[in-house]
Amino acid sequence: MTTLWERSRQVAAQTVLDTAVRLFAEQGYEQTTIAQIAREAGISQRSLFRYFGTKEDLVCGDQEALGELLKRTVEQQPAEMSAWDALRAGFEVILTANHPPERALELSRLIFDTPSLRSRYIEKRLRWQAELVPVVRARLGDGPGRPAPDTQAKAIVATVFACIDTATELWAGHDGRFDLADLYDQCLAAVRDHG
Amino acid sequence: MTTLWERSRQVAAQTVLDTAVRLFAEQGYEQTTIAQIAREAGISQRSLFRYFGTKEDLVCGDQEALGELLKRTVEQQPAEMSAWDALRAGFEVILTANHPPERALELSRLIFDTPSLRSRYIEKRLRWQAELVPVVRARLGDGPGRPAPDTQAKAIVATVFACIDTATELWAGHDGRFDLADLYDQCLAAVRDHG
DNA sequence: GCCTGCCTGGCAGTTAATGCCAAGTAGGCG
DNA sequence: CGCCTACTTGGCATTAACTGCCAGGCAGGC
Repeated sequence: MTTLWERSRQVAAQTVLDTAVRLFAEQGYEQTTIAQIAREAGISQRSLFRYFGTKEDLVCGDQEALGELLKRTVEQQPAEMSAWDALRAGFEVILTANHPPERALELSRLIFDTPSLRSRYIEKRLRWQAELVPVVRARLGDGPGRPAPDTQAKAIVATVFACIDTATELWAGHDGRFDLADLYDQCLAAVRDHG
Repeated sequence: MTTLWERSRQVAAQTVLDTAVRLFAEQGYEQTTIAQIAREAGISQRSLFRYFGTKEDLVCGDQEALGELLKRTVEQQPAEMSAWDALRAGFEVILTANHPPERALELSRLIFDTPSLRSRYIEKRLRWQAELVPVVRARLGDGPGRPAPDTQAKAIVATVFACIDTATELWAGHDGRFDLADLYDQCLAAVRDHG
């Protein structure tokens, strides 16, 4: 354990993060420059870029770790559980592992209101999707398999994320007044329940 | 008709576009600079940015117009048609109105192989989605309305686009050997058919 | 044939991001 | 305790995507 180094690195990163989120909320994402964040956080621009590879990572940087967690969670659901239910379980875990709701709401609003951020966020999510496809594929009955199993798996994963996205947007739009998991269930029901 | 101006503008834009797509295909998107495109197309960098606001617009710039067409098409489907079928009809029209298949394939490959392009592309489509929500909402039976109608409409639209996206990815990945509309139907079936 | 108006190109400047190098500091070792 | 090594930091220069500004040119109306 390279204790002091790791620790001060952690502290510095958190300071930068707090500064950045505060400034973004105050003046908007585009209007806030890296130079300003670095100045107010008491760090050089160069080091800031070493902590966070890009400006966008300041907002949606911790998504990588969540992706790993999501994949593992879905994998570990009981084998008899359907792909849909396994994915839902994964989603649920992500929810609890995320930021405290207060901050999650702030970040969500920022992301949904800032095109470049939203784009980057989507990009990260696409990587999750790609990783989940084989996991979901393994869970599909090889039975009738009318659509090629890969097509099926890709479509299911894409739809689940579309519903997560829609639910999150609604949640952020209503200032977190509704339950995110409930909204997700409503979205999925709207898609899958015929009639 | 501001004939000569409009016309030469059109020609110049097309030249730039062809040059850009060729270079992107040859060396990749990230490796191609605006300076190079401008040089080879015989235009100043400054003017290139006047034609296409951003580098990404060189690839997915003509999406705006298609969005309008999509919305109008969905609106004009017979009133008794379900939201799903109306959206499918819109998708079908888009397919025929798009680039010739050869170029569409090339562009699709470029987009799906370049993360930043793909996310930007999805972001543009999100604007279509927002415009389609009220249209789809009007088509939903006000009946039981268990999920709030807006939630329902958003979820349906998001899912349809997720399936379009998945189908396009598969189509581009298989070099256009399958029919895009067929792939779309398979994706939607994978999502909506229980079993 | 001139005048007006739009368009173009060049130039400078901003911002995000990357590479390089010198300087500082933690932690191990004699 | 003092040195050495490893790692980190910060400054400098550079690139690439944009943007604003201004001068000059060319189409189209009079």
